[in-house]
Amino acid sequence: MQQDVLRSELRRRKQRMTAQRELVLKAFADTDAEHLSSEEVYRKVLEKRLRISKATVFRTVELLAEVGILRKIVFRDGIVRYELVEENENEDQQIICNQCGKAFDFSLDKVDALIKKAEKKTGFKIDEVQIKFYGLCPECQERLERIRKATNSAHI
Amino acid sequence: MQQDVLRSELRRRKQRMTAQRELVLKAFADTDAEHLSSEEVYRKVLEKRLRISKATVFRTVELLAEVGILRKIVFRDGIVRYELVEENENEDQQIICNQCGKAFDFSLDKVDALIKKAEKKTGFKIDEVQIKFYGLCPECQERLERIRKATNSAHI
DNA sequence: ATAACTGCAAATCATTTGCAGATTC
DNA sequence: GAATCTGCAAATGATTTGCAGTTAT
Repeated sequence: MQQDVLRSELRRRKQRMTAQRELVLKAFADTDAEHLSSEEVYRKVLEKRLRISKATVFRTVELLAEVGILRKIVFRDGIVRYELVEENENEDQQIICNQCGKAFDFSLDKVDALIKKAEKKTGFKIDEVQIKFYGLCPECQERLERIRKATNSAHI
Repeated sequence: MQQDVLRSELRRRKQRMTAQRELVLKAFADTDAEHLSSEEVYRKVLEKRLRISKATVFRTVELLAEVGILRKIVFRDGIVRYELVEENENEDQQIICNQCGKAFDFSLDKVDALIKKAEKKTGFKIDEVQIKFYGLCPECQERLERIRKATNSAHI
């Protein structure tokens, strides 16, 4: 699958397929985590008792992003992670809880309509949209409400 | 305006109003740039021949974000910038050219509808949305098209 | 064979921290 | 006057780079 895409892209660029590049790609294919930082990729490879250097991970992950196999995502706190680019592109949006920090993906139609509108309005040719919703997840809403009540009865 | 908000927030927190905190706030009030990094704030203050240290800028900008006067934005390339929080919140979206890197703001209605839908779908209480469109601006579309034509006639 | 790749260690860059002296309330 | 700030310089942490040796084509 992605292996082959990588191989042919590398050929086009006169670059080489190496064990390390396979390892990094495999780390993404094997994990069930949504995103991986370079550090996490590095550890995942080491766990399998296979050798790689951090510098190579950084270089490889960047290469895979250039080629379009990975997408680079800079999180709100500045941490850089990568994820496999999938088919269902514009349908996965992120929603992040400001309280507990948990992030969830969910899909939302309507995004295509939004893109069309933005293209018409600006003349851009849009090929990617990132939507991030920030707010309170249901659990934190509840928890905060509980705390609020307890505090009120204690202090008033 | 923001000065007063800051003053009273500081009082609540038993913190102090200082010359440096005013300077940083003023940097945001005075600039016409959309966002400023800490580095940029630092330089803006120095330009006015006023003294401040980088460490203080980092600390102050973080404080202003906590207080809600600034919003921290981590850009796609990992650069951290801040902007004044304004009223017209959810209406300014960003559109960024992948080619020349220019970024524009523009407003788009429909966003409220999108928020409602997302809230219903996830149970979150959403208080902020960031939408970033990535694509090609009109100029780059033209330029690339011109280049493509020139290259084709040369090589075929 | 040779151009591309890797690992290592040193370099860089943004941000953070510890602390002594300055400042605000 | 005491707690809070600031500036400085050193520390940190993530990423990048230079280079000599290794590997894929």
